[in-house]
Amino acid sequence: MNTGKRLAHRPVDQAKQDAILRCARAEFFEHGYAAASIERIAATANVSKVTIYNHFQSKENLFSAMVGSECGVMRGQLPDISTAETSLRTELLHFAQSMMEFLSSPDIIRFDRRMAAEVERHPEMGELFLNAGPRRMKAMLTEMIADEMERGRLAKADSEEAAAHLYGIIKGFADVEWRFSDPDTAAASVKPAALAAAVDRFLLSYQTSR
Amino acid sequence: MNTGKRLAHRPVDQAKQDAILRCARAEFFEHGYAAASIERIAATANVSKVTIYNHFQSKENLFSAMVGSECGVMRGQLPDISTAETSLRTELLHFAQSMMEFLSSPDIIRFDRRMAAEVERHPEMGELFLNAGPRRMKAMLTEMIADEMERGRLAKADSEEAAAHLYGIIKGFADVEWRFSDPDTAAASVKPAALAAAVDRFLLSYQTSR
DNA sequence: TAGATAATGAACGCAAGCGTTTAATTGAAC
DNA sequence: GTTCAATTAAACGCTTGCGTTCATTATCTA
Repeated sequence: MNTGKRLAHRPVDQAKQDAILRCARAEFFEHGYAAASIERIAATANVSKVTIYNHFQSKENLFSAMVGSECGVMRGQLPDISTAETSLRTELLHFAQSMMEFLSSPDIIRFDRRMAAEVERHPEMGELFLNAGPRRMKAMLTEMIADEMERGRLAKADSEEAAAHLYGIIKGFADVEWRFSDPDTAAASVKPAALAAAVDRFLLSYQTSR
Repeated sequence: MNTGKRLAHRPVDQAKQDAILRCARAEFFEHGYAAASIERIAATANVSKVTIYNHFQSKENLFSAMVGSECGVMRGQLPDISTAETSLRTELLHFAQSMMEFLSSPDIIRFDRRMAAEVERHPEMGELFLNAGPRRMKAMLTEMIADEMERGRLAKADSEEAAAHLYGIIKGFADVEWRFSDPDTAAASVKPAALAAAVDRFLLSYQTSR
Protein backbone atom coordinates (compact mmCIF):
# COMPACT_ATOMS: atom_id res chain seq x y z
CA MET A 1 0.00 0.00 0.00
CA ASN A 2 2.67 2.43 1.00
CA THR A 3 0.21 4.88 2.52
CA GLY A 4 1.70 8.32 2.17
CA LYS A 5 5.22 6.98 2.53
CA ARG A 6 7.56 9.21 0.61
CA LEU A 7 9.54 7.24 -1.96
CA ALA A 8 10.56 10.42 -3.68
CA HIS A 9 14.04 10.94 -4.92
CA ARG A 10 14.46 14.60 -4.12
CA PRO A 11 13.11 16.24 -1.00
CA VAL A 12 11.62 19.72 -0.95
CA ASP A 13 14.24 22.33 -0.29
CA GLN A 14 13.18 23.73 3.07
CA ALA A 15 15.64 26.60 2.83
CA LYS A 16 13.81 27.83 -0.25
CA GLN A 17 10.47 27.61 1.51
CA ASP A 18 11.84 29.79 4.27
CA ALA A 19 13.42 32.26 1.87
CA ILE A 20 10.13 32.59 0.03
CA LEU A 21 8.21 33.30 3.22
CA ARG A 22 10.84 35.75 4.41
CA CYS A 23 10.82 37.68 1.15
CA ALA A 24 7.04 37.49 0.89
CA ARG A 25 6.85 39.10 4.29
CA ALA A 26 9.06 41.97 3.20
CA GLU A 27 7.18 42.41 -0.06
CA PHE A 28 3.70 42.30 1.47
CA PHE A 29 4.72 44.59 4.30
CA GLU A 30 6.23 47.14 1.98
CA HIS A 31 3.57 47.22 -0.71
CA GLY A 32 0.45 45.72 0.79
CA TYR A 33 -1.35 42.70 -0.59
CA ALA A 34 -2.62 44.11 -3.86
CA ALA A 35 0.56 45.85 -4.93
CA ALA A 36 2.86 43.04 -3.88
CA SER A 37 4.36 41.15 -6.79
CA ILE A 38 4.94 37.41 -6.81
CA GLU A 39 7.59 37.85 -9.48
CA ARG A 40 9.46 40.29 -7.28
CA ILE A 41 9.27 37.89 -4.37
CA ALA A 42 10.64 35.14 -6.57
CA ALA A 43 13.51 37.32 -7.70
CA THR A 44 14.36 38.45 -4.17
CA ALA A 45 14.26 34.91 -2.83
CA ASN A 46 16.41 33.62 -5.71
CA VAL A 47 13.71 31.21 -6.64
CA SER A 48 11.70 30.47 -9.71
CA LYS A 49 8.16 31.77 -9.83
CA VAL A 50 7.02 28.25 -10.57
CA THR A 51 8.55 27.05 -7.33
CA ILE A 52 6.42 29.51 -5.43
CA TYR A 53 3.33 28.22 -7.18
CA ASN A 54 4.38 24.67 -6.41
CA HIS A 55 4.77 25.35 -2.69
CA PHE A 56 1.87 27.70 -2.24
CA GLN A 57 -0.91 27.61 -4.80
CA SER A 58 -1.79 31.25 -5.18
CA LYS A 59 -0.99 34.72 -4.02
CA GLU A 60 -3.80 34.47 -1.49
CA ASN A 61 -2.37 31.27 -0.13
CA LEU A 62 1.12 32.65 0.10
CA PHE A 63 -0.18 35.63 1.99
CA SER A 64 -2.09 33.44 4.42
CA ALA A 65 0.94 31.26 5.01
CA MET A 66 3.08 34.31 5.62
CA VAL A 67 0.62 35.75 8.12
CA GLY A 68 0.33 32.43 9.89
CA SER A 69 4.07 32.08 10.17
CA GLU A 70 4.43 35.68 11.29
CA CYS A 71 1.82 35.19 13.98
CA GLY A 72 3.82 32.25 15.23
CA VAL A 73 6.94 34.35 15.43
CA MET A 74 5.03 37.08 17.24
CA ARG A 75 3.74 34.62 19.81
CA GLY A 76 7.31 33.75 20.70
CA GLN A 77 8.24 37.38 21.16
CA LEU A 78 5.41 38.59 23.37
CA PRO A 79 6.67 40.42 26.42
CA ASP A 80 7.06 37.94 29.22
CA ILE A 81 5.64 38.70 32.60
CA SER A 82 8.28 38.26 35.20
CA THR A 83 7.74 35.66 37.88
CA ALA A 84 10.66 36.85 39.93
CA GLU A 85 10.03 37.85 43.52
CA THR A 86 10.16 41.62 43.45
CA SER A 87 8.04 44.48 44.58
CA LEU A 88 4.76 44.99 42.78
CA ARG A 89 5.95 48.29 41.40
CA THR A 90 9.11 46.72 40.01
CA GLU A 91 7.11 43.94 38.48
CA LEU A 92 4.74 46.35 36.77
CA LEU A 93 7.56 48.56 35.62
CA HIS A 94 9.27 45.61 34.07
CA PHE A 95 6.11 44.68 32.25
CA ALA A 96 5.53 48.24 31.08
CA GLN A 97 9.06 48.43 29.78
CA SER A 98 9.00 45.20 27.82
CA MET A 99 5.49 45.81 26.53
CA MET A 100 6.42 49.20 25.13
CA GLU A 101 9.64 47.88 23.66
CA PHE A 102 7.67 45.16 21.98
CA LEU A 103 4.88 47.38 20.67
CA SER A 104 7.23 50.04 19.39
CA SER A 105 9.45 47.71 17.39
CA PRO A 106 9.31 48.55 13.67
CA ASP A 107 8.40 44.99 12.75
CA ILE A 108 5.37 44.95 14.99
CA ILE A 109 4.25 48.40 13.88
CA ARG A 110 4.44 47.46 10.22
CA PHE A 111 2.73 44.16 10.83
CA ASP A 112 -0.03 45.91 12.72
CA ARG A 113 -0.51 48.40 9.90
CA ARG A 114 -0.73 45.82 7.19
CA MET A 115 -3.01 43.53 9.08
CA ALA A 116 -5.38 46.37 9.83
CA ALA A 117 -5.57 47.19 6.15
CA GLU A 118 -6.04 43.60 4.97
CA VAL A 119 -8.73 42.80 7.51
CA GLU A 120 -11.30 44.29 5.16
CA ARG A 121 -10.54 41.57 2.63
CA HIS A 122 -9.63 38.85 5.11
CA PRO A 123 -11.67 39.13 8.31
CA GLU A 124 -10.47 35.74 9.50
CA MET A 125 -6.90 37.02 9.52
CA GLY A 126 -7.92 39.74 11.90
CA GLU A 127 -9.06 37.05 14.30
CA LEU A 128 -5.86 35.14 13.74
CA PHE A 129 -3.80 38.18 14.56
CA LEU A 130 -5.88 39.18 17.58
CA ASN A 131 -5.55 35.71 19.04
CA ALA A 132 -1.84 35.48 18.40
CA GLY A 133 -1.03 38.92 19.75
CA PRO A 134 -3.25 41.37 21.60
CA ARG A 135 -5.67 38.90 23.17
CA ARG A 136 -2.81 36.71 24.29
CA MET A 137 -1.14 39.65 25.91
CA LYS A 138 -4.37 40.68 27.55
CA ALA A 139 -4.89 37.19 28.93
CA MET A 140 -1.38 37.07 30.37
CA LEU A 141 -1.80 40.46 31.94
CA THR A 142 -5.21 39.61 33.33
CA GLU A 143 -3.80 36.51 34.96
CA MET A 144 -0.92 38.38 36.47
CA ILE A 145 -3.22 40.97 37.93
CA ALA A 146 -5.66 38.36 39.20
CA ASP A 147 -2.71 36.72 40.97
CA GLU A 148 -1.73 39.97 42.58
CA MET A 149 -5.28 40.57 43.72
CA GLU A 150 -5.32 37.09 45.17
CA ARG A 151 -2.03 37.77 46.87
CA GLY A 152 -3.34 40.99 48.28
CA ARG A 153 -0.90 43.37 46.67
CA LEU A 154 -3.67 44.78 44.50
CA ALA A 155 -7.17 45.61 45.69
CA LYS A 156 -9.77 43.06 44.64
CA ALA A 157 -11.58 44.12 41.49
CA ASP A 158 -12.42 42.95 37.98
CA SER A 159 -9.01 41.71 36.86
CA GLU A 160 -9.81 41.89 33.16
CA GLU A 161 -10.91 45.47 33.50
CA ALA A 162 -7.83 46.29 35.53
CA ALA A 163 -5.65 44.73 32.83
CA ALA A 164 -7.25 46.99 30.25
CA HIS A 165 -6.69 50.00 32.47
CA LEU A 166 -3.04 49.18 33.01
CA TYR A 167 -2.48 48.51 29.35
CA GLY A 168 -4.22 51.70 28.34
CA ILE A 169 -2.60 53.96 30.87
CA ILE A 170 0.83 52.73 29.83
CA LYS A 171 0.17 53.20 26.13
CA GLY A 172 -1.49 56.57 26.34
CA PHE A 173 -1.29 58.19 22.91
CA ALA A 174 1.94 56.44 22.00
CA ASP A 175 0.54 53.78 19.72
CA VAL A 176 -1.38 56.33 17.69
CA GLU A 177 1.76 58.34 17.06
CA TRP A 178 3.67 55.20 16.18
CA ARG A 179 1.14 53.99 13.67
CA PHE A 180 1.24 57.21 11.66
CA SER A 181 4.89 58.17 11.92
CA ASP A 182 8.16 56.62 10.89
CA PRO A 183 8.29 53.18 12.54
CA ASP A 184 12.07 53.26 12.75
CA THR A 185 12.06 56.10 15.24
CA ALA A 186 9.17 54.86 17.36
CA ALA A 187 11.18 52.96 19.93
CA ALA A 188 13.19 56.08 20.75
CA SER A 189 10.05 57.87 21.91
CA VAL A 190 9.56 55.55 24.87
CA LYS A 191 10.53 57.48 28.00
CA PRO A 192 11.22 55.50 31.18
CA ALA A 193 9.96 58.36 33.31
CA ALA A 194 6.61 58.24 31.53
CA LEU A 195 6.34 54.52 32.17
CA ALA A 196 6.99 55.06 35.86
CA ALA A 197 4.38 57.80 35.97
CA ALA A 198 1.80 55.57 34.34
CA VAL A 199 2.52 52.65 36.65
CA ASP A 200 2.32 54.91 39.67
CA ARG A 201 -1.03 56.29 38.60
CA PHE A 202 -2.28 52.77 38.12
CA LEU A 203 -1.07 51.84 41.58
CA LEU A 204 -2.72 54.91 43.07
CA SER A 205 -6.11 53.57 42.08
CA TYR A 206 -5.51 49.86 42.41
CA GLN A 207 -3.02 49.31 45.18
CA THR A 208 -4.38 48.09 48.46
CA SER A 209 -4.57 50.84 51.01
CA ARG A 210 -2.09 50.41 53.85
CA MET B 1 -4.62 92.01 -18.58
CA ASN B 2 -7.60 90.32 -17.01
CA THR B 3 -5.62 88.94 -14.11
CA GLY B 4 -7.17 85.65 -13.20
CA LYS B 5 -10.65 86.97 -13.87
CA ARG B 6 -12.79 84.13 -15.08
CA LEU B 7 -14.36 84.94 -18.43
CA ALA B 8 -15.34 81.35 -18.95
CA HIS B 9 -18.64 80.36 -20.41
CA ARG B 10 -19.34 77.22 -18.50
CA PRO B 11 -18.60 76.85 -14.83
CA VAL B 12 -17.15 73.72 -13.34
CA ASP B 13 -19.83 71.39 -12.10
CA GLN B 14 -19.22 71.36 -8.36
CA ALA B 15 -21.64 68.50 -7.85
CA LYS B 16 -19.42 66.32 -10.00
CA GLN B 17 -16.32 67.30 -8.01
CA ASP B 18 -18.07 66.25 -4.86
CA ALA B 19 -19.36 63.01 -6.34
CA ILE B 20 -15.85 62.14 -7.47
CA LEU B 21 -14.38 62.76 -4.04
CA ARG B 22 -17.16 60.82 -2.37
CA CYS B 23 -16.74 57.83 -4.62
CA ALA B 24 -12.97 58.05 -4.45
CA ARG B 25 -13.26 57.84 -0.71
CA ALA B 26 -15.35 54.69 -0.92
CA GLU B 27 -13.05 53.13 -3.49
CA PHE B 28 -9.82 53.93 -1.68
CA PHE B 29 -11.23 52.81 1.65
CA GLU B 30 -12.47 49.55 0.28
CA HIS B 31 -9.48 48.56 -1.82
CA GLY B 32 -6.55 50.62 -0.60
CA TYR B 33 -4.54 52.96 -2.78
CA ALA B 34 -2.86 50.47 -5.07
CA ALA B 35 -5.91 48.35 -5.82
CA ALA B 36 -8.27 51.27 -6.20
CA SER B 37 -9.36 51.90 -9.77
CA ILE B 38 -9.89 55.32 -11.27
CA GLU B 39 -12.15 53.82 -13.88
CA ARG B 40 -14.33 52.28 -11.19
CA ILE B 41 -14.49 55.62 -9.39
CA ALA B 42 -15.54 57.30 -12.62
CA ALA B 43 -18.25 54.72 -13.19
CA THR B 44 -19.56 54.96 -9.63
CA ALA B 45 -19.61 58.75 -9.73
CA ASN B 46 -21.35 58.76 -13.11
CA VAL B 47 -18.53 60.77 -14.53
CA SER B 48 -16.13 60.36 -17.39
CA LYS B 49 -12.61 59.28 -16.59
CA VAL B 50 -11.37 62.29 -18.46
CA THR B 51 -13.30 64.55 -16.14
CA ILE B 52 -11.46 63.08 -13.19
CA TYR B 53 -8.16 63.74 -14.88
CA ASN B 54 -9.26 67.28 -15.66
CA HIS B 55 -10.12 68.03 -12.06
CA PHE B 56 -7.31 66.15 -10.37
CA GLN B 57 -4.24 65.36 -12.37
CA SER B 58 -3.34 61.89 -11.25
CA LYS B 59 -4.33 59.06 -8.98
CA GLU B 60 -1.87 60.35 -6.39
CA ASN B 61 -3.42 63.75 -6.53
CA LEU B 62 -6.93 62.45 -6.24
CA PHE B 63 -5.92 60.43 -3.22
CA SER B 64 -4.32 63.44 -1.58
CA ALA B 65 -7.37 65.57 -2.24
CA MET B 66 -9.61 62.90 -0.79
CA VAL B 67 -7.50 62.59 2.34
CA GLY B 68 -7.40 66.34 2.78
CA SER B 69 -11.14 66.63 2.45
CA GLU B 70 -11.68 63.70 4.77
CA CYS B 71 -9.42 65.23 7.39
CA GLY B 72 -11.50 68.38 7.20
CA VAL B 73 -14.66 66.40 7.80
CA MET B 74 -13.04 64.63 10.71
CA ARG B 75 -12.03 67.88 12.32
CA GLY B 76 -15.66 68.92 12.37
CA GLN B 77 -16.72 65.70 14.04
CA LEU B 78 -14.22 65.48 16.87
CA PRO B 79 -15.89 64.89 20.21
CA ASP B 80 -16.54 68.20 21.82
CA ILE B 81 -15.57 68.80 25.38
CA SER B 82 -18.50 70.10 27.30
CA THR B 83 -18.21 73.51 28.87
CA ALA B 84 -21.40 73.09 30.83
CA GLU B 85 -21.25 73.52 34.57
CA THR B 86 -21.46 70.03 35.92
CA SER B 87 -19.56 67.83 38.27
CA LEU B 88 -16.11 66.76 37.21
CA ARG B 89 -17.19 63.17 37.01
CA THR B 90 -20.11 64.02 34.77
CA GLU B 91 -17.88 66.09 32.56
CA LEU B 92 -15.37 63.28 32.17
CA LEU B 93 -18.09 60.73 31.59
CA HIS B 94 -19.51 62.85 28.85
CA PHE B 95 -16.15 63.11 27.21
CA ALA B 96 -15.51 59.38 27.53
CA GLN B 97 -18.84 58.65 25.98
CA SER B 98 -18.48 60.93 22.97
CA MET B 99 -14.85 59.96 22.44
CA MET B 100 -15.67 56.28 22.31
CA GLU B 101 -18.64 56.89 20.07
CA PHE B 102 -16.41 58.84 17.74
CA LEU B 103 -13.54 56.36 17.72
CA SER B 104 -15.78 53.36 17.24
CA SER B 105 -17.67 54.71 14.26
CA PRO B 106 -17.09 52.56 11.17
CA ASP B 107 -15.99 55.54 9.11
CA ILE B 108 -13.27 56.49 11.53
CA ILE B 109 -12.09 52.91 11.94
CA ARG B 110 -11.81 52.42 8.19
CA PHE B 111 -10.10 55.76 7.72
CA ASP B 112 -7.65 54.91 10.47
CA ARG B 113 -6.87 51.55 8.87
CA ARG B 114 -6.25 52.93 5.45
CA MET B 115 -4.17 55.84 6.60
CA ALA B 116 -1.97 53.56 8.66
CA ALA B 117 -1.36 51.40 5.63
CA GLU B 118 -0.63 54.29 3.27
CA VAL B 119 1.73 56.06 5.63
CA GLU B 120 4.55 53.87 4.37
CA ARG B 121 4.20 55.43 0.91
CA HIS B 122 2.99 58.85 2.04
CA PRO B 123 4.60 59.85 5.35
CA GLU B 124 3.30 63.40 5.03
CA MET B 125 -0.24 62.12 5.08
CA GLY B 126 0.43 60.50 8.40
CA GLU B 127 1.30 63.93 9.75
CA LEU B 128 -1.77 65.42 8.13
CA PHE B 129 -3.97 62.84 9.76
CA LEU B 130 -2.31 63.09 13.16
CA ASN B 131 -2.74 66.84 13.18
CA ALA B 132 -6.34 66.72 12.04
CA GLY B 133 -7.39 64.00 14.46
CA PRO B 134 -5.49 62.48 17.35
CA ARG B 135 -3.22 65.42 18.19
CA ARG B 136 -6.13 67.78 18.06
CA MET B 137 -8.08 65.63 20.42
CA LYS B 138 -5.07 65.34 22.70
CA ALA B 139 -4.66 69.11 22.76
CA MET B 140 -8.31 69.66 23.62
CA LEU B 141 -8.17 67.09 26.36
CA THR B 142 -4.94 68.49 27.75
CA GLU B 143 -6.44 71.93 27.92
CA MET B 144 -9.54 70.69 29.65
CA ILE B 145 -7.49 68.87 32.23
CA ALA B 146 -5.18 71.82 32.76
CA ASP B 147 -8.27 73.94 33.41
CA GLU B 148 -9.53 71.49 35.97
CA MET B 149 -6.15 71.45 37.68
CA GLU B 150 -6.20 75.20 37.75
CA ARG B 151 -9.66 75.11 39.13
CA GLY B 152 -8.64 72.69 41.80
CA ARG B 153 -10.92 69.84 40.89
CA LEU B 154 -7.93 67.79 39.77
CA ALA B 155 -4.63 67.55 41.59
CA LYS B 156 -1.86 69.57 40.01
CA ALA B 157 0.29 67.47 37.71
CA ASP B 158 1.58 67.26 34.15
CA SER B 159 -1.63 67.93 32.25
CA GLU B 160 -0.40 66.41 29.01
CA GLU B 161 0.57 63.24 30.78
CA ALA B 162 -2.75 63.17 32.57
CA ALA B 163 -4.55 63.56 29.25
CA ALA B 164 -2.68 60.55 27.91
CA HIS B 165 -3.60 58.56 31.00
CA LEU B 166 -7.26 59.44 30.74
CA TYR B 167 -7.35 58.70 27.04
CA GLY B 168 -5.57 55.39 27.53
CA ILE B 169 -7.55 54.20 30.50
CA ILE B 170 -10.80 54.88 28.65
CA LYS B 171 -9.70 53.09 25.51
CA GLY B 172 -8.15 50.08 27.15
CA PHE B 173 -7.97 47.29 24.57
CA ALA B 174 -11.02 48.50 22.69
CA ASP B 175 -9.28 50.17 19.77
CA VAL B 176 -7.20 47.11 19.09
CA GLU B 177 -10.27 44.94 18.86
CA TRP B 178 -11.96 47.47 16.63
CA ARG B 179 -9.12 47.71 14.22
CA PHE B 180 -9.04 43.99 13.55
CA SER B 181 -12.71 43.09 13.68
CA ASP B 182 -15.79 44.08 11.76
CA PRO B 183 -16.05 47.89 11.97
CA ASP B 184 -19.82 47.78 11.72
CA THR B 185 -20.20 46.07 15.06
CA ALA B 186 -17.57 48.09 16.92
CA ALA B 187 -19.85 50.75 18.32
CA ALA B 188 -22.02 48.11 19.96
CA SER B 189 -19.10 46.96 22.10
CA VAL B 190 -18.93 50.23 24.03
CA LYS B 191 -20.30 49.55 27.51
CA PRO B 192 -21.34 52.56 29.61
CA ALA B 193 -20.43 50.71 32.79
CA ALA B 194 -16.89 50.25 31.53
CA LEU B 195 -16.62 53.95 30.77
CA ALA B 196 -17.71 54.80 34.29
CA ALA B 197 -15.23 52.36 35.74
CA ALA B 198 -12.40 53.89 33.72
CA VAL B 199 -13.32 57.42 34.68
CA ASP B 200 -13.56 56.47 38.34
CA ARG B 201 -10.13 54.88 38.28
CA PHE B 202 -8.73 57.98 36.68
CA LEU B 203 -10.33 60.10 39.37
CA LEU B 204 -8.96 57.83 42.09
CA SER B 205 -5.45 58.78 41.10
CA TYR B 206 -6.00 62.35 39.96
CA GLN B 207 -8.80 63.81 42.00
CA THR B 208 -7.80 66.20 44.74
CA SER B 209 -8.03 64.62 48.14
CA ARG B 210 -10.78 66.10 50.22
C1' DT C 1 -27.19 83.53 -31.36
C1' DA C 2 -22.22 82.97 -31.12
C1' DG C 3 -18.18 81.83 -28.77
C1' DA C 4 -15.88 79.50 -25.22
C1' DT C 5 -15.45 76.04 -21.99
C1' DA C 6 -16.95 71.61 -19.58
C1' DA C 7 -17.99 67.02 -20.08
C1' DT C 8 -18.46 62.75 -22.61
C1' DG C 9 -17.41 58.18 -24.82
C1' DA C 10 -14.54 55.42 -27.26
C1' DA C 11 -10.36 53.96 -28.50
C1' DC C 12 -5.36 53.71 -27.99
C1' DG C 13 -0.50 52.54 -26.31
C1' DC C 14 1.66 50.82 -22.68
C1' DA C 15 3.05 48.48 -18.51
C1' DA C 16 2.52 45.26 -14.79
C1' DG C 17 1.50 41.07 -13.12
C1' DC C 18 -1.11 36.62 -12.39
C1' DG C 19 -1.16 31.88 -13.27
C1' DT C 20 0.18 28.32 -16.81
C1' DT C 21 2.82 25.61 -19.98
C1' DT C 22 7.00 23.65 -21.84
C1' DA C 23 11.43 21.72 -22.21
C1' DA C 24 15.52 21.36 -19.90
C1' DT C 25 18.45 20.69 -15.70
C1' DT C 26 19.63 19.38 -10.99
C1' DG C 27 20.35 16.30 -7.25
C1' DA C 28 19.09 13.14 -3.49
C1' DA C 29 17.74 8.33 -2.82
C1' DC C 30 18.11 3.77 -4.24
C1' DG D 1 24.65 4.87 -12.42
C1' DT D 2 19.62 5.08 -12.72
C1' DT D 3 15.40 7.13 -11.42
C1' DC D 4 12.27 10.65 -10.76
C1' DA D 5 10.60 14.60 -8.19
C1' DA D 6 12.25 19.36 -7.46
C1' DT D 7 13.67 23.33 -9.74
C1' DT D 8 14.54 26.41 -13.43
C1' DA D 9 14.18 29.90 -17.42
C1' DA D 10 11.47 31.53 -20.90
C1' DA D 11 7.55 32.36 -23.05
C1' DC D 12 2.54 32.69 -23.40
C1' DG D 13 -2.43 34.34 -22.90
C1' DC D 14 -5.04 37.12 -20.32
C1' DT D 15 -6.71 40.83 -17.49
C1' DT D 16 -6.51 45.21 -15.33
C1' DG D 17 -5.76 49.74 -15.29
C1' DC D 18 -3.18 54.17 -15.96
C1' DG D 19 -2.98 58.24 -18.56
C1' DT D 20 -3.82 60.25 -23.29
C1' DT D 21 -6.00 61.62 -27.55
C1' DC D 22 -9.79 63.04 -30.36
C1' DA D 23 -14.08 64.03 -32.10
C1' DT D 24 -18.59 65.12 -30.28
C1' DT D 25 -22.04 67.01 -27.33
C1' DA D 26 -23.84 69.94 -23.58
C1' DT D 27 -24.17 74.25 -21.26
C1' DC D 28 -23.11 78.64 -19.87
C1' DT D 29 -22.05 83.89 -20.72
C1' DA D 30 -22.11 87.82 -23.37
